[in-house]
Amino acid sequence: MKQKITIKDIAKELGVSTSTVSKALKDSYEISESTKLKIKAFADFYHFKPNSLALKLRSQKTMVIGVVIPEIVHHFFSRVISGIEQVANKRGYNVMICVSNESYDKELLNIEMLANGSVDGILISLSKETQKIKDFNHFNELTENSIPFVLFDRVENEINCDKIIIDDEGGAYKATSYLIEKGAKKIALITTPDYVTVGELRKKGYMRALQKFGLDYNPSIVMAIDQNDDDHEAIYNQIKKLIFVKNPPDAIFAVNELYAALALRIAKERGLNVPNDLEIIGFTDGIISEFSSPSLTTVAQHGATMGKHAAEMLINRIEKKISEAFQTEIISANIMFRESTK
Amino acid sequence: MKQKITIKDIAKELGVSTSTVSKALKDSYEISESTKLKIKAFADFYHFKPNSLALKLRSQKTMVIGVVIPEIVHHFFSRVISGIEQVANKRGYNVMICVSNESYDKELLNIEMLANGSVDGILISLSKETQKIKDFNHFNELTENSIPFVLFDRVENEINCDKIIIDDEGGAYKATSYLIEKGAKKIALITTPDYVTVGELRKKGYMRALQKFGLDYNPSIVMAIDQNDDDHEAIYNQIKKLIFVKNPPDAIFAVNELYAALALRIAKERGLNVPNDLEIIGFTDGIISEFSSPSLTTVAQHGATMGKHAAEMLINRIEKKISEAFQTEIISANIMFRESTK
DNA sequence: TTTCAACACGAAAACGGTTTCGCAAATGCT
DNA sequence: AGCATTTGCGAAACCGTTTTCGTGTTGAAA
Repeated sequence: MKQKITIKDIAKELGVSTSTVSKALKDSYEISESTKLKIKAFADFYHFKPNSLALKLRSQKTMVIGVVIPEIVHHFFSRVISGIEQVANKRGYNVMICVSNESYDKELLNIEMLANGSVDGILISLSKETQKIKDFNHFNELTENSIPFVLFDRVENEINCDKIIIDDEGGAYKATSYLIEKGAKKIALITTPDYVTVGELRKKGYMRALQKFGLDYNPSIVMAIDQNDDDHEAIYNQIKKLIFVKNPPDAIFAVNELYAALALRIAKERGLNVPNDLEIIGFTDGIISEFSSPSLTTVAQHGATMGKHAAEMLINRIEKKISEAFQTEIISANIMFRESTK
Repeated sequence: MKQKITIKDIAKELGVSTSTVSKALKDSYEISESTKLKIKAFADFYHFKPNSLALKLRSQKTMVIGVVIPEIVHHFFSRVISGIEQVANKRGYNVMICVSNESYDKELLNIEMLANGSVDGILISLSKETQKIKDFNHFNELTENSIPFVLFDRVENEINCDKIIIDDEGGAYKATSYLIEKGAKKIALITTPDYVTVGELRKKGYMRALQKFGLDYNPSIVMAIDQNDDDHEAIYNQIKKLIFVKNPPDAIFAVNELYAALALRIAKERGLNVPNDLEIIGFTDGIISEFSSPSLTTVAQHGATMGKHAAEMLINRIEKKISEAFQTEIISANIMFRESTK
């Protein structure tokens, strides 16, 4: 139960001043070899490690970056975190994770907490509620306090900062076009409410593809799911309404893999053969898509890549390696072909 | 680009001392109402927030708990983190995540980093490599510096600290017994190498069940997978050797859901009907088990619960709410029945 | 013998707060 | 009026470190 040893203890014990100790440990030219040796030996013996809080206070740098995400038990977000963690570590930073649980209040609290000198910069993906009520004042506060932050995946144009997203619109366009080219005539869309930006963008891509190929947009086969992502039962019941009808669609594009997987289950229950009677493409290339049966064709969302780039952008800002205007980086989305499409 | 306002700025501006400001903001009885009002108004106006580093340095408390986990893109561990985050938040703590990537060196680095006054306590799940080489000196260091820590899930008896695990042995026993009771005669085990404690314990449970029901332990249908968890291909090829044989087993108990899901896929490829020709039970009740087809019966690992309890234990230690001897808490494991068993 | 640079180190300020203690002025009490 | 007690505030120490700016000693050059 030894108490942690400080520089003062060493100074007192060795009859020198704290400044001498500090300098000796940093191999300063000001200190004689003999004194250095003595001090270093003593410090080593007692496993001296400078108190990191003191260092941070002094240097005004925490070497920590904060991350605010809507959920953590989520394959995509955990991949993003993994990417963030990798580059943060490489560049000497640690990562502090906060979860908003899709709640505006929690997001606000987290950001205020992190902004109070706990971190050097923040990475944020907006909560659904924030996107719904469109209140972004907490970000102004960050800007005023000149705390660098970058938004990823769920971003918002109104907020003036660095952003990184994947090509949601383009990915959806590619997926829908592919379905059309393979002969689908009645392509359903399972999406989120429009206030979720990524949902809206993917819907746009879907619509653009329809238009390009001269198909009509049919609202009756477009379903916006407003349930919480972990209430599988409720989502299941919603989607059922789309598939358990007289003339079900012959293809489905779903804006995430959960919706796609549930649609797949329901299709099988309805006796439809996937992909022959019904093709399905999801979004977010995760573990569900890989292990469902048939496995799901998806638009890959490259979570780790996004996390890495976001962290790079943020750290570059923090270290002033970039001082130009804010950038928005778009990661292109490609299709992972599996068994749920022909 | 306003600079953050400090207590000194307020003091100077209002012609009082910093101590007066500090006390006024804390509603101290020492300060007159009028002065308090004036100071608070000023502070509010400039959005004064005390610098958290200064507070931490003074109080010698960071209100942060560190978490060292082997992987983050992992359903079980992300659930654990989620549980940790919930109770940490409730009790006013923040969470700092470090990933060891199953590497001893990285684990060591992370722990040393966290031990340097960055956090008030640490939650750890051992990396595979650490369990393999059995070097636990970094934990002695924590003890010497009296930094509270608790081990969860992947623990080690040699390390003297609080621990929390699920009933791996019991869960495996229940699962295996269930398979036997339903008539299985040739139950294969897909497990990890023995140095992974949870694998070893689950194997013990499996063996105890065999013994109880008078079945022989048959090493030829026990497979220890030594591949990295994200090399699905390699694991797939391993497991294939177990199933693509003349007389395949009639049941499989797998120590995690990845092995179970891959076994399921291979069984279907081999033309076996699950559960009629082959029953499968996995471990770790995750998203793969839920969405595979047929869905997988598993032993539920209750990640969130484990995270919550671990955080409670740690914070109680930190706040000295418990001062007794170290405890090991065991969370009981129950079976989630789904379609891969009869 | 004086002068000056180099050497080796210490004092003190700084980071941004909290907290103990002391002290003057105002008030209460007799 | 004289004494004790509040009241209201400031000085200073403190948390643990870094860093600037002296300063005393030594040795060598003039």
